[in-house]
Amino acid sequence: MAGVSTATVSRVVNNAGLVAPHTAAKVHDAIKHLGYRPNRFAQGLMTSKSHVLGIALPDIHGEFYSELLRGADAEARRLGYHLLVSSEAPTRAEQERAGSLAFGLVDGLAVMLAEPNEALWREAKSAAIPLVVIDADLRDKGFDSVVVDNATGTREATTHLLTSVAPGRCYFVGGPKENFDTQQRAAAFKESLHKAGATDSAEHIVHGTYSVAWGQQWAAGMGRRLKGTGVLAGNDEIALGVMHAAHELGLSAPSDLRVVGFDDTRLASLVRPTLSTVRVPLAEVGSAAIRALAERIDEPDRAPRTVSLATKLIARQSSDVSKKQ
Amino acid sequence: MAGVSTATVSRVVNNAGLVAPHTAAKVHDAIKHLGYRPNRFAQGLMTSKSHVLGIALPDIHGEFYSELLRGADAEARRLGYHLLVSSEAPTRAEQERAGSLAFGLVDGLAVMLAEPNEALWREAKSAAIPLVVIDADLRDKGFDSVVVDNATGTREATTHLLTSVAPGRCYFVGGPKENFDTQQRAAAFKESLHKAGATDSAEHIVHGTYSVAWGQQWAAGMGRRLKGTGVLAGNDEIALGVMHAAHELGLSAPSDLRVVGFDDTRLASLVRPTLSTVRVPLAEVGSAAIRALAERIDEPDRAPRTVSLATKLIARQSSDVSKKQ
DNA sequence: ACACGATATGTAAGCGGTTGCTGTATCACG
DNA sequence: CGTGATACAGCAACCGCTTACATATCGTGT
Repeated sequence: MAGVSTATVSRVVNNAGLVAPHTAAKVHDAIKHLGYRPNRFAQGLMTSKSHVLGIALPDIHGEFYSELLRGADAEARRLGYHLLVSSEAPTRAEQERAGSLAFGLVDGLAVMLAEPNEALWREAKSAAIPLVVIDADLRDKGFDSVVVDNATGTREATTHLLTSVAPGRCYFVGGPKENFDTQQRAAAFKESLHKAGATDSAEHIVHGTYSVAWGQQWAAGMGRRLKGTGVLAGNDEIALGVMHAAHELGLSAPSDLRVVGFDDTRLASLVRPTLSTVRVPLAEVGSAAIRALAERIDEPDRAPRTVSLATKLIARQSSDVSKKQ
Repeated sequence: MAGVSTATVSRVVNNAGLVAPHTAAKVHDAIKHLGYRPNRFAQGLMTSKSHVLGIALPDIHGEFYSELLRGADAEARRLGYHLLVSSEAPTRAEQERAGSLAFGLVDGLAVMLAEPNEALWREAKSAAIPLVVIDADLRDKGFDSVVVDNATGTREATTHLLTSVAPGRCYFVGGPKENFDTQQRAAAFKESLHKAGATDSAEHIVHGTYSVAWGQQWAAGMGRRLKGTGVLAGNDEIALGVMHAAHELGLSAPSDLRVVGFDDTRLASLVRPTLSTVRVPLAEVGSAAIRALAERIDEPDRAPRTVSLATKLIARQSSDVSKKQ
C-alpha cells in the first residue's frame, strides 16, 4: 500500500532514521490505515527477543507477594517489558512443562528461592537464560541476586525489644526452618540476645509457617507465660496471630507483651494496635530484580552481582508503651 | 542424531501416534541427550498460539487484586496456559505501546473494566483477539463477561443492618461514583432502604475512593452523629477506616455502630473486631475469567456469555452485638 | 503375482518478519 | 562531464518450526 518493500517497512518500524522522511511518512500512513501490527512471533524468531520477563514466586497470594509483584510490574513496564507471572507449579511434571514453556518465551526469569531448590537452578543453568534469584545470594553459583539484609532490621528490632524486656523473656517466632529469611532473622536474633547476656536462646527460637494460625497456636501454647514477653515474629501475619491469641488470654500489646512483626505489609498499619514491624522494601525487591534482569540481558557477560536491600525497624504501638493507643 | 527428518521430530513432539514407536523412541532419546527445546517463536509463527493469556487489571495491589490474580493464575496453569499480567498503563501512549505488544503475543486477554473505558474495548474489538471482560457486563457489545452479583449480597447486608438500625440511620460509604460495583451496590442499598420505609436516602449514599483514608475521613466528618448508625462500606478498607475513625471518637463496633464491609478480603477476618462483610468470590472471578477465555479460544464463534458470581453476607463481630467480642 | 490400501517418513513450502548485501539515484568535487 | 562517496530502497536468505503432499514400504485379498 505504501509502495515499498517489506524491508523498508521493517526499517521504518524499528530503526527510525534509516529511511527517507518522505517514505517513512507514507509507510506510517499505510500502517495506520491497515491497522498493521507486526507479528510478535516472527519478530521473536529473528531477534530472539519477546520483551517479556518472567517472575516465578512460591505463591502469589497475600500482601507480601502482591507488593513484590507490584514493584516488579511497574519496573518491567518502565523498562519496556511485560511480566509473565508464575507461581511455582505443585507437581514436578507440571513444573517441567510449565517451566520449559516459559523458558522459550521469556527474555529472562526472576525466581524467588526462599528455600533450597537444586533442580530449579540446574535447569536454569542448562537453559542458559538470563536469570536473577530473589531472596538467596547465589552470586558464587553465577547468578545475579537480590537479597534482603535481614540482619540489620532484626538487630534493631531485638534491641528495641530489649529496652523493655529481659533477654530471657524474648522469643523469635519464625517461619519454616528451611526458609532463608527465617534462618537469617533467627541468627541475628540469637546474636543480639547473646550480646545482651542471654545464655541459652535455643528454646526461644521456634519455627512454624508464615501464617496467622501458627502465631496463634504458639501464643496459645504459651498461655499465661506470654505475659511480660517480647516477641519478634517471622512476619506480620505471625505477629497478628500472637496478638489475637494474647487477646483471648486477656493480654494485650504493648502493656502485657511487646510484639514486633516483620515485612511491614499494609496489614501492620491497618490493625489496632498498630503493629511494630521490620520494614522490608518488598516493592523494591521486585523492581530491583527486574532491573537486574534487564541489565543482565543487555550485558550478558557482566560478573554476577548481588544487590542487598536494607531493612529497618518501624516502631508502632504493639511494642511501645509510650505510643498512644 | 536420531537419523530422521525434522518433520518426524515435529510429529513426535506434537502428535504422538503418527510415528512408529521405534522411531519415536530414537527421537526421544536424541531430545534428551541434546537437551532440545522447540523454539516457541517458530512454533507460534506456525500455529499462532503462544499458550499465554493476558490479564489486565487497573492495579495489582492489595488483597483484592492479589486474590483475583491467584484464582486466575491457578486456573491458567490448570488449563495449560501462562499468565501475563498488566496493570493498566498510566499514560495513553504507554498503554498503546504496551497493549499492542501484549496483543500480538497473547492468545487472549481478560480485562477488568471497573469503569467505562471506550478506548480499550474499541481497540480490543479491532485487534480481533479473544477477550473477556471482568466486572462489566458487555455481552451486548459482543464480549464474554464475568460479573459479580452485587445486588444480592448488598440486600442481605442492608437487611441485616436494618434488624438493629433504623433506615434513617443507615449509610452507604462507597467507592468512586463511576465504579460499576459501587453503582450497583449503591442502587441495591437504596432499594432495600426504600423497601424498609426510608423516604430520602440520597444523602445517605456517599462516594469516595476505595481506601482506608476515605472511610476515616467520612467517619471523622460524621463525628458523634456516627453513634447508632449502620454503615455499609464499599469495600473492606473503607470499613476499616470507618472503624478506626470511630475508635478515635471513642465509639466502637458493634456496640456503638454497626459496620459491614465488602469483598471479604483476608483483612476482614484478621482485624479485631472481625469485620462483617459481603463476600465476593475474588479467586473465582479470576478463574472464571480465565476459563471463559480458554473456552472462547477453543470455540471462537460461540455466542457471548456472561457468568455472574454470587455474593453473600458474612456476619462477623462488627455488625452483630450477639457475637462474642 | 499384482493391485491397492494403510502406514511411516521425507520433501519442501511457507509462517512474517529482519538484515547483509546489492543496485541505483543523487550530489559534491575536480 | 567523469568519478567516487553517500543515502535510500530492494532483493533474498534465513530464523525454526508445522504440515500438505509425495514417496516408500509393507501387508493383504484375490
